[in-house]
Amino acid sequence: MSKTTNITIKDVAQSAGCGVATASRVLNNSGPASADVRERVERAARELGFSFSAIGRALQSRRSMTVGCLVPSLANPVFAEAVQGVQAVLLGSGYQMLISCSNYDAAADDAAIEMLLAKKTDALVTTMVDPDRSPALRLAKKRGIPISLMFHDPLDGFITSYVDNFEAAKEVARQFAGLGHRRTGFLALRFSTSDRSRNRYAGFHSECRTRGLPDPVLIEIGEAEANQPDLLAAILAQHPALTAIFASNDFLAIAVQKAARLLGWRVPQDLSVVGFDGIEIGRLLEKPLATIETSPEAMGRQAASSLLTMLQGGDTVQLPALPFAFRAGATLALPNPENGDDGRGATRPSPDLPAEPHAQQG
Amino acid sequence: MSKTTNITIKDVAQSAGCGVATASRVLNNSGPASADVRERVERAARELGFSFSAIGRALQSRRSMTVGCLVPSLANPVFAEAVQGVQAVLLGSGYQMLISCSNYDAAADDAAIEMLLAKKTDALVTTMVDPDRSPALRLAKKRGIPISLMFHDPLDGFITSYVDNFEAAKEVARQFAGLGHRRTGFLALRFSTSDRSRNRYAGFHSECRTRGLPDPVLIEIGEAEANQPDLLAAILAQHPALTAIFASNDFLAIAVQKAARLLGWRVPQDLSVVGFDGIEIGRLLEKPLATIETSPEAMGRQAASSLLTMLQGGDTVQLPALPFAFRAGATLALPNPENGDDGRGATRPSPDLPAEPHAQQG
DNA sequence: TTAAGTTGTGGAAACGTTTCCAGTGGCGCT
DNA sequence: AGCGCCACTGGAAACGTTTCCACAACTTAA
Repeated sequence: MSKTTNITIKDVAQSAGCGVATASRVLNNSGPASADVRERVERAARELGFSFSAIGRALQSRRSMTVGCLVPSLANPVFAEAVQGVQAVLLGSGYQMLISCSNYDAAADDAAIEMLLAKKTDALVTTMVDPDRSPALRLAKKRGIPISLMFHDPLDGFITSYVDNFEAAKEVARQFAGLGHRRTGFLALRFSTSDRSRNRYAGFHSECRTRGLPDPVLIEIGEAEANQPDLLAAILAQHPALTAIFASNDFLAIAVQKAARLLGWRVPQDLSVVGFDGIEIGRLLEKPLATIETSPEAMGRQAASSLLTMLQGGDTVQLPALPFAFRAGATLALPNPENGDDGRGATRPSPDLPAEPHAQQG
Repeated sequence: MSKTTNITIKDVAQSAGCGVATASRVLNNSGPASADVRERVERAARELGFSFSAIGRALQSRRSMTVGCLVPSLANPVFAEAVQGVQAVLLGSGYQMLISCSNYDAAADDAAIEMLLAKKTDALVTTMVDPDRSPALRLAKKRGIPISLMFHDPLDGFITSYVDNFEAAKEVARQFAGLGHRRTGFLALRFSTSDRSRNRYAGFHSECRTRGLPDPVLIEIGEAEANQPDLLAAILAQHPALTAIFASNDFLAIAVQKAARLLGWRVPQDLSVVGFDGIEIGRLLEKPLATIETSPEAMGRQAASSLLTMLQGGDTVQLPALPFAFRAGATLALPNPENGDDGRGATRPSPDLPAEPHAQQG
């Protein structure tokens, strides 16, 4: 019967008939050792099934080899993919990932960071409701812990991996305008707790202004409306004049189509819909979804890479925004002239849309 | 300037003018202390911004307050949701979650478990390629670490949270048979590394046999085919006689429809499609997806709950399988009599399907 | 008044590592 | 032979906690 209690390097040393210092040196290849003792230590370790305690190591070296990760939710594939990207980069580096979710709650955000700090994670990669206003995150920064944000626009003093939501939203406005849409709407879930949604709305709004179009209608909905098409349909019905809706994510864009169907509106003839994120499934739909294509996984990778270089002592600079691309689909078309009172007089643009990848400005 | 180095309980004790033992007792409320010294310690801790080092604690208490979690991939929403469930349960318990992904690789699985063991996680919740054959997992079990599996059918000596894939697949076969389908196929990705897929196929196959139907055709595809509809279409074209396909997950079911469209086959008239998992989006599609509805999040919750009771010393028993339900949709219909050479002679069943929730047998 | 508690306190050990340092012995020089 | 150098070795300190134990100073009961 092997002892149930964990075997430590002391046991190995004893079994090999040497001091712990020597055993440590052998097992880490961190110093000289005679072939004889080296052999004995290695055998002892093997026979006892020894493995280092990361805790003992962390205590002594003041490095836990752990990265803390905080995202709003893993139920959102966008964040899940980003975390997957982080994980992929970290995998070979020897770092492990401690993860936490805030469920879009700022207070939980702060508490989670505090937890991660207590665990002495060597670095932090997070997406928060409001990074600017988290005492714990500020503390982390003061302590000099490498921090890499995801999904957030550049923020004073933080490194971040992001897509330029403002620019991407402008592109959507351009697409709408190019087709002659005038009455547009912006549909968002959790608008208040998501700077991403807010930036998208801002960009969309700004470009509409620039083009002399009416301000887009901001339609905020809750979880209930997002999941129950009939509720969403009721809300949609309050805006019969709209000819195009920009949904702040693809899931919402699909829900809008369902709701429109319930109202007897045809997509895209009666209502054009464009999403955001570019989830894989959108491409496989009967009516492929027009959307802004992004890569959350690449975002996670970039964030993790930055973190690693910081951990290796190199100082990282803020990288430019990750690229996005407008993906053409079957949910976007000319506005129906019979629809509403605005579309009628609109100029008809050429029907072929540019759909090439769109690189960000540096 | 506050010192950049971490402040420890020793600093607090010194600043409060007492011993570390006293400081510890005060800060943990774990022993007597005079109101005077209590006040001084608390103030010192506050002013210095002290927070406990989880590492020091873990070393001394031999409990890391950390749970290790290993899943194949977070890019798969099913696993991401399960992890979210685990996280949700753990959140209030004081335990943190160390996460790792294997990318469906058995060797990586084992290595990851080893890592988690080195980090001295207090418990493990995992979904692996082959839990039965992982030395590291065996070691973990020998050490008496609480282990809770997810998505795996009951395994000797492991507690697991799961849906009865075999039974669920039988239900799909029943639905097909009830409508008169005879030539059926089972479409799977990563068949070899997923006991879930294999069990689903087994159940599907078994029920077809029971009903005297021809054996279903097993169609295994790779990543490439799953993501490129034209490739999948080419494969599908090799099986023109099939009137119904059971896809081992919803994503695949949607891809099949896309591929069928490319071939000019109509769903469900020419080809019925049923998926598995019950992802939310399936419900919102123009043609709502018929599927087996499950709740990965509930699975994660159950697994985490079991873990917690084990950690609290209670011994947990294997719980029954989680419920699933067949969700009717628009992708399932009678076989087209003009299609193939088998459907023609099939008996016509009553067209109204039972779609009520189906509880598992204990 | 003394014995027996009770309460408050801090020193020190232990947890599992790594690393500094001092010590040993062998070797090749002069 | 004497010297320094080198390879090798192990004791001990340190990392941040908690907890055992001993002790002091009271309070209470006889």
